[in-house]
Amino acid sequence: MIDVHAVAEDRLRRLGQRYTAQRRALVSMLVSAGQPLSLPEVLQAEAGLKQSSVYRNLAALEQAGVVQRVVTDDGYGRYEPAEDLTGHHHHLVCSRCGKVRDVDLPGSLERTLDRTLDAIAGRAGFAQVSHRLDLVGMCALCAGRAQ
Amino acid sequence: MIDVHAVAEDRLRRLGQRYTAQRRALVSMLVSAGQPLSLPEVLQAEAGLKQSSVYRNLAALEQAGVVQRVVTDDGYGRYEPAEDLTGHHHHLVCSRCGKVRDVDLPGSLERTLDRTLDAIAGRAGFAQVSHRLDLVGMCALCAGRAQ
DNA sequence: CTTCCTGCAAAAGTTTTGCATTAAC
DNA sequence: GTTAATGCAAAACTTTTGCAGGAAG
Repeated sequence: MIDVHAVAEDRLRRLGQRYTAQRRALVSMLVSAGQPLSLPEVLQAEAGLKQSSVYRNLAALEQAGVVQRVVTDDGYGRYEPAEDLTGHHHHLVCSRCGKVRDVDLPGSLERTLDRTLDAIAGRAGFAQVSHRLDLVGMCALCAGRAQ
Repeated sequence: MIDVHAVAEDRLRRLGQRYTAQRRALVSMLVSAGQPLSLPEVLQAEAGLKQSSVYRNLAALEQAGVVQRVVTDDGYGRYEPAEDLTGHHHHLVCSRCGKVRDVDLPGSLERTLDRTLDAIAGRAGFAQVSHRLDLVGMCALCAGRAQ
């Protein structure tokens, strides 16, 4: 188990930035959430956080490679820990309410994907390729509320 | 080869809407683009288009199932023809300039994906699941301009 | 002639920024 | 003490909406 906070602090310091209490709190929140959080969710989760500071801190953490921004179609950007901190995974997105949930794929499928996608990207002249695979559907709750 | 305009007109009419010249132009543009276009790209591609009308028409076309909105992380939403009009495909996204390009996967991989993802989604209580797989990397142009 | 579409301007919603103050090193 | 982070308010940017005039059926 790696020490997320130690890594975060180190990566920020390399950029001349500080690992303040608020940044630590954000990292803790995102790690324990187990799913990407939108700004309103972050603000609601911890009272006293100020909108502009959260945006600035998430941007700083993203630049340092501690968190990454993921984009859904519910208007808000969402943030989650960087992949090398919590491992490669995918998202199950509800097309109705926008809720996102982390899921894993079988290792064999991941390997097949990686091999195939690398080849395709290479043919198109793309470098440093990663993939982003989301399952989009309707969650049980929204399916209940009819169409 | 299906007649995209006939399908578009039919789907709009079912909702009591009209297939106007502007909507036809938008559909033509998106079909021939071969990649999802952002609003600035649409406006630039054809002079005389008005921003609010384009947003409204794309929303109408989306509701009718003629086009779909895809989301990248360059700030703008992008639109492309609905999957049943141009076929299932994926996107190669440049993480630097935001450019998007359509790509296909081998049929065997698509089938494996579908089977596996259906099972995963079912376990999580999700219904009507489709997948969205993007390759994210750096395009040749951006790679040229150094890091 | 009724219903929908268009265009302008204004509003809404998310994210960014300027600036003065406070905290970290 | 110097540099960076914070909070407030204001701005920027994408998208949506109200309303009056015009086009389609």
